[in-house]
Amino acid sequence: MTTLAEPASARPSFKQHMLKLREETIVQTVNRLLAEKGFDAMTVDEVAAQVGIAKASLYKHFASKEDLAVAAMVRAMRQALDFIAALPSQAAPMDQLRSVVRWVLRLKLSGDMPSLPSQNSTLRASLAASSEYMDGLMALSDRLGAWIEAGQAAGDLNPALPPIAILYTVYARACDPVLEFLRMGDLYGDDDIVEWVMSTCFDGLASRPR
Amino acid sequence: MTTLAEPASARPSFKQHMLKLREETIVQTVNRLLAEKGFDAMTVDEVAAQVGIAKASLYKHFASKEDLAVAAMVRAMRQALDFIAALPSQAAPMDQLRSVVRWVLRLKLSGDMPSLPSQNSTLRASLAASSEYMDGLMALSDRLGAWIEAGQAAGDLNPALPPIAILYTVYARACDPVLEFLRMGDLYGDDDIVEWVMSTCFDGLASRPR
DNA sequence: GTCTATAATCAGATAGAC
DNA sequence: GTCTATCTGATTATAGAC
Repeated sequence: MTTLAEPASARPSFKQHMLKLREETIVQTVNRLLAEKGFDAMTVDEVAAQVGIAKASLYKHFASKEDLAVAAMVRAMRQALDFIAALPSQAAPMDQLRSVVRWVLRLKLSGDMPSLPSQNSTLRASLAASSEYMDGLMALSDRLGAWIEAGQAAGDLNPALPPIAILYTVYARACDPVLEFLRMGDLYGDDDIVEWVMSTCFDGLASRPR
Repeated sequence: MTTLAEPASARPSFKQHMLKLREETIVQTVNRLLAEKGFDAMTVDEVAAQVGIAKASLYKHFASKEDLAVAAMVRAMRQALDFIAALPSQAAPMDQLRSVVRWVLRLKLSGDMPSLPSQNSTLRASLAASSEYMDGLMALSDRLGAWIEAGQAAGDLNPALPPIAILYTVYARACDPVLEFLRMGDLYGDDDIVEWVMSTCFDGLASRPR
């Protein structure tokens, strides 16, 4: 909060700017480590080393390892909402959904999709306690949910599936191990992998009559 | 190995039988804990407590925590091979595949599908070092791979997908988070959940023309 | 083989000087 | 805020008696 005691000075805001920059560096590092090794395998020592500061300094910015992960998830959530906001609004709901899934797959292949263990309870609690994350999740689900229902009404999405099942299936692409599996051995390019997973996601494994 | 020194005695084999029984109890416990919380969150203390023996006794049976997990995975692999061997061999390849996926989904819902972190390197090394596990994995992949190619040849499976992509997609059902997601809130029954995931897996999210 | 007790290690978090 | 050094607790693994 700006006070009357320092109205014309640029120093405080500059300091805060540097602070934000450093915290952004930290969160980016955490994001990459979460994508690479996951929450449990990521150590705070590692984060500090890669950021290039002492562990104690890290704890001046974030109170716990869980808070680090939450910050990374909040950042990823914000990016997802930004991506969705930038989509052409006149496109068909089905195409919006396909764009979102394709974006998630590419993000994961680029090593920038933080993955959380679905079982860690302390981390789930921290995430649930983050109103920014939860609000983002709600906003995202609302938006995707609307597209899903519109897609079903338009006859593009299987109307026999509950919308929530479709929503979760879309979310699950963010931690789909098929991407990593297909990347083992360097046999296929990322473009092929993305299209195959897109195909299995929307068209399934079974043949489609033409 | 039986020796001539104890030909008519039933004692050694009885002892060995009790040993096997205890080890089976241990592996079952590990299997359940792996399904519930995963490898990292499972502690050896916990295993020992649930089996009802001291931790040191546990280490007389298995040399490390990794060995415990490998034993559970070998057991699960054996069950998968048993299930496949029991399938009616005259059924269509596509139906065989569907049966296998359905079996995996039900196993996971019943809390008996051990889940491993795909990132833990020491565990992956232990698994790769287990010839019984690797042989089982090869046998399973061969069997599923043959069905996949036959299914594609018969026009039941999408021929545009590489068989390996289909194989991995099937394997990924063993750790599909959609199952747990849909179970939250107790809104849906297991039967519905299984059919929805079966539908998304084989038919995809998009509508099918009738 | 089973137990109690303990070693050894690692990782999250903090104290206190600067 | 940043650092070095340390604390604390949890966890894997083992020693040694019975």
